[in-house]
Amino acid sequence: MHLLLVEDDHLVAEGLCRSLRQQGYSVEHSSTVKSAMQWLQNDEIELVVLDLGLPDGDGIDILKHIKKHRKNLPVVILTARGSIDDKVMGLDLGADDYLAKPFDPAELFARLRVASRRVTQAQTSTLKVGDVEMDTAAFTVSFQGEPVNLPRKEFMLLKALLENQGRVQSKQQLENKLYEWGEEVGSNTIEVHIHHLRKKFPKEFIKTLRGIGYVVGKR
Amino acid sequence: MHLLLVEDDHLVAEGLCRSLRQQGYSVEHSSTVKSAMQWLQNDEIELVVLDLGLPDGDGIDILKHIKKHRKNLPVVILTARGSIDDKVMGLDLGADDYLAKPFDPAELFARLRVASRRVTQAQTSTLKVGDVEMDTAAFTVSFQGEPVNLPRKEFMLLKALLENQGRVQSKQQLENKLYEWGEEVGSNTIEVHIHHLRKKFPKEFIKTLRGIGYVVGKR
DNA sequence: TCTAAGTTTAAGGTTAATTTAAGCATTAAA
DNA sequence: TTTAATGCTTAAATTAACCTTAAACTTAGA
Repeated sequence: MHLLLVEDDHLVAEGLCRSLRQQGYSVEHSSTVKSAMQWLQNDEIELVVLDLGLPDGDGIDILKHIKKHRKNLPVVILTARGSIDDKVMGLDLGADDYLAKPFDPAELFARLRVASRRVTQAQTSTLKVGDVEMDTAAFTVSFQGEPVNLPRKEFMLLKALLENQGRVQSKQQLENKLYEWGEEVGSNTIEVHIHHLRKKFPKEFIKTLRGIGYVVGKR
Repeated sequence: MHLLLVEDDHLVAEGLCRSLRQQGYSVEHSSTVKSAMQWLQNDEIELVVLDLGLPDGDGIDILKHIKKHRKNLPVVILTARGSIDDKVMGLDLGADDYLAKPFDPAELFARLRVASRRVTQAQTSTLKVGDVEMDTAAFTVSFQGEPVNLPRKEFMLLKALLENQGRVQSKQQLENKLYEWGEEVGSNTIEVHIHHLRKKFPKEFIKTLRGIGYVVGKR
C-alpha cells in the first residue's frame, strides 16, 4: 500500500520512513507543502500521514486540498500542537485521525491499519439496462444520465422489469409483485403503468410479447 | 443518527446522554454487557460509544462481537485505562477511535463526527447543497451567506437530508433518524418540520416525491 | 418557578398518484 | 379478409399522500 509521509523534521522522517516500510508500506516522503502537493497528483497514493507546521506553509492547506480533490483518501494528522481546538479543527476538516507528538509508533501503526481498512469498501444497489439506470436505495432513476422522476408504482414496476432483465414476465406476475396479497386488481393497471413508463423511455425499451408478457433488455 | 452508549457509571452516562442528544444523536443507553448485546441486535444502531470495564463482563467482548457481526459499525472506545497497549489492542480489534478518561466532551464530539462521517460518506463537517450550507460541528446553517436559525429537530432533519443529497428518503427513514426507539411518533411530525424548513429556504429546495419521500439537491 | 420557544397532535383542505372503464388499434389464426 | 383476442390509449373517478393551520403540550432557560 502506497503511503505519503509529509514531515519536515528530517530525523523524525527518516525514522518513520524506515519503520513504516517495515510495516509493509511503500513510503514516499516529502518535507514541504509544495512537494507534497506534487505527490498528491499521483493517484497511487492511498494513505497520507501529515505533519502540520511545515517550513513553506501550513499543513492544514494540504488537508483542505486533499479533501477537495480526493475525498476518499484517508489522512492521519501528526503534530506537536496538542490542544483540543487543533484536534477538533483537523478532524472537522476531514482528517481521519490525529496524533499528538510525542507518540508511540505502535499507536501510529494501529491507527494507520484502521485507516487503510477503510479504503476498501463500497456497495451499490444499482440496476442498469441499456441507458436506463436505477438506484434502488436512493429511489432514483436516470436515462442517459438525466434523472427521471417516477411515481411509486411506476418505479416498482420498472424495478421488477430491470431485476429480470431478459426474462419475460406476465402481467399476472408483475401484478403479484406490485400488490399485496388479497388486494384484488380488477382492471388493467399494469397496462396503464407500462404505457406511462414508455412515455419516459425510448420507444422499444419495454417490449411486449403478445399473450405472454413484458421484457426489458437483451433477447 | 442512532448511537448506542455503553457506560456503567450512571452519573457519567446521564450527562453524556443529555449532551449527545443535544449534539443531535438519538441515544440508546445500556450499562451492562448483556443489554448492550441486545441493543446491537438492532440494525439501526449506527455508532457505538463503548466504555470498557463493565460490571458483568469486559467491554472488549462487545467490541469483538461487533466486529464479528457488523464490521462497518464504528466504535469509539472510552476508558480509564490509558496505556498504549490498551489503545493498540482496542484499535486492532477494530475500534475506530479511543479516548482516555478524563476527556473533554468537545473532543469526543469531534471524534464522533469523524466516525459518523464514515457512516454517512460525508467528508467534512460542512455540508453544502445549493445555497444552503451547514456546519454540523458549529450547529449553524446559512442560506446565501445569511445565517438561518433552526431549532434542533429542524436542524437534524435538514442534516439528514443534506447528508443524503440526491437520495430520496422516506418519512419512515427520516423518522428513524430523528427519534429514539420506544418514542413512538403517532403523527405527522416530519411533514410539519418539512413545512417549517420550507418557509426558511427557497420554494423548491426540499422536493417531495409522493409516495416515496423527500430529497434535496440534484436530480 | 415562570415564560418563551420548540415540538407534537389532529383536522380539514389540496393535489398528485392510481385505478377504472370504455373505445380504439394491432395481431394472429381461421 | 374477417374475426376474436389481446394490448394500447385516454380521460374521468377515486383514493391516498401530503400540506397547512392552529391549538395543546413539552422543554429549557431566566
